[in-house]
Amino acid sequence: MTDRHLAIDLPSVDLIDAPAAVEPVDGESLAPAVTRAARILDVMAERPGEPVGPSELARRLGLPKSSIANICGALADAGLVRRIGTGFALGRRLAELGGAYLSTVDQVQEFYDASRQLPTGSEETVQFAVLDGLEVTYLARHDGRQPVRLTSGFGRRLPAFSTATGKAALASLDEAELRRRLAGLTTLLQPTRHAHRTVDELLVDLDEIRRRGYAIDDEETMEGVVCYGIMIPARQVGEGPCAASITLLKVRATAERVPALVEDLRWLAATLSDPLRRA
Amino acid sequence: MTDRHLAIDLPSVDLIDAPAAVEPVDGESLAPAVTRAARILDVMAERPGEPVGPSELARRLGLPKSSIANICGALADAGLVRRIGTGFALGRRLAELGGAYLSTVDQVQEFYDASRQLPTGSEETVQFAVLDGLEVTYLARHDGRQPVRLTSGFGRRLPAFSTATGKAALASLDEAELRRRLAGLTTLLQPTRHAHRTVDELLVDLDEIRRRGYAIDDEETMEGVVCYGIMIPARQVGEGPCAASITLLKVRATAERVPALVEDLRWLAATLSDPLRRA
DNA sequence: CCGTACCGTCCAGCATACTGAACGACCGGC
DNA sequence: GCCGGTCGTTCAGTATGCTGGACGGTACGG
Repeated sequence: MTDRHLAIDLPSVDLIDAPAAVEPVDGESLAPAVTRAARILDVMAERPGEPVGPSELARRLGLPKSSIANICGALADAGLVRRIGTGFALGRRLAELGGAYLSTVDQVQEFYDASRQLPTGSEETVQFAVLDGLEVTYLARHDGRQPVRLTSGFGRRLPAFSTATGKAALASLDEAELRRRLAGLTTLLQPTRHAHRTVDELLVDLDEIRRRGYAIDDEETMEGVVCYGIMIPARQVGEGPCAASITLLKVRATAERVPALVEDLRWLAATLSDPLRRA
Repeated sequence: MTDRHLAIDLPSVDLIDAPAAVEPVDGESLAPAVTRAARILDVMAERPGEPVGPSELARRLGLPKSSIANICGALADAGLVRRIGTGFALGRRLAELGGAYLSTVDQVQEFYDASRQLPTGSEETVQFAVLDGLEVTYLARHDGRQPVRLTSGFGRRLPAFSTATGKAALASLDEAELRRRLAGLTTLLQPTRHAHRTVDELLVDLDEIRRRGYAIDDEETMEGVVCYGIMIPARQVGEGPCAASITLLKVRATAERVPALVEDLRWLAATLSDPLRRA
């Protein structure tokens, strides 16, 4: 099975050119233990599975070792974290809570339905994501029948400016909002050599996307993989714009196939936008 | 689309006959704020989407209102919770963390591969779950092509003694462990009238399962829906036994189809047990 | 229109949870 | 086999975060 499937492992975090500061000190006024717990989970999420001990956590977070140990103990009791030997890693309860959250996003449920019935029946991998700042979070994925599979399902964060979903969502922002999010940013970290390197390049691309109606990620996230994305207005209250995308190997993305892919995307966008559609 | 799909909404939590005590007081010695935060998340997970305010949380948890407000503020800053008006609900970061956790469970990744290639190509809905105490948590699901869809994906918890996955996993426990988990339990809450009502009934069923090699949930979880489950030994260190199941409408589960379903299950179990198989 | 009841937020005093250093165990290396 | 380094755990003192009451706003019902 696995030999028939090419597993594509997307590059990991830290793709955004962090503006220097390594987070010196900030909002630790209210319930600091909770804020610290969240930061502990963040560290564990960087390399899930790898257990981390109190000492390493204390070093990376700049916090007292015993405080970390206390918090980890509480997290373990709650199931949010599990003990591996003497260290800690993300726990199963997070999957339960994450699933509970996803069940509240109507568009995710509808996406699963819709992605199995694309009008052209193209059966490529299709994903659903939401924009958050300058990153996109993937909330759902439907694997096609192609012997190519993206590793890891939902929950992954990728930079918005190098993904089809991210660019499609960014292009839907108004000028002021876009400028606000890009403030202080000049150069962009490049996941691959095809990705935009400057904000100006990105802005030109966003203009094209607005004209064209959909976004293209031409090996910007990963060599050999292309992605077509379209914006989907968020229906949930506080959420940013969403997007759907179709992912396929570049060798399969011939010019004659693009119209069908775009048709699928347009249909997905229309379907997931319809406020009358309720599960 | 939705009209072509029958959405099955499984019954919700609280199916286990709680042994009286509503959790009077317990481990709140280490980092109480973290423990409280976890309990807040638990409350929100009961009815995801429905925002809850500090007052209601304080009432249900028996904690001071202002403490709750502080913790919720910290949770919101971390993205684990999102503000809806003046209340709070589960936040997107939980989906990211949950996805990170799931990516650490090798068997989940392999399940997604394997479930698309069942030997008989039966294309029914198949799920993967792990036993935890007397409940099972569903970690992955592959929807078949049938116009029947279970609502909500992974992360759902259901009682072990009324589900095919749960019973298959329970049957793999040794006598002592089983007795320990069932200690103090006599009657079982029945999700449907077909479910076992007493521990003795359950034990008889578990014996049959051990002889037969797979478990049957004959409308015990939901009227009109049957489920076949098989145990899969956990490969991860601290985890309990796992199980896979095939779900289908009772009207489709004719006697002549059962052998094929069982063959699929056996193949799944063999595939996901093989320690050589690595993503 | 007004009263009431409830909610979410704010603030100061006190109890409590956090800190930091010391302990014992473990591992790896000169 | 000895020793330096690192780890996770423990414990008492103190600074810190939690508590409960009061405040202003809102929605509902009279």
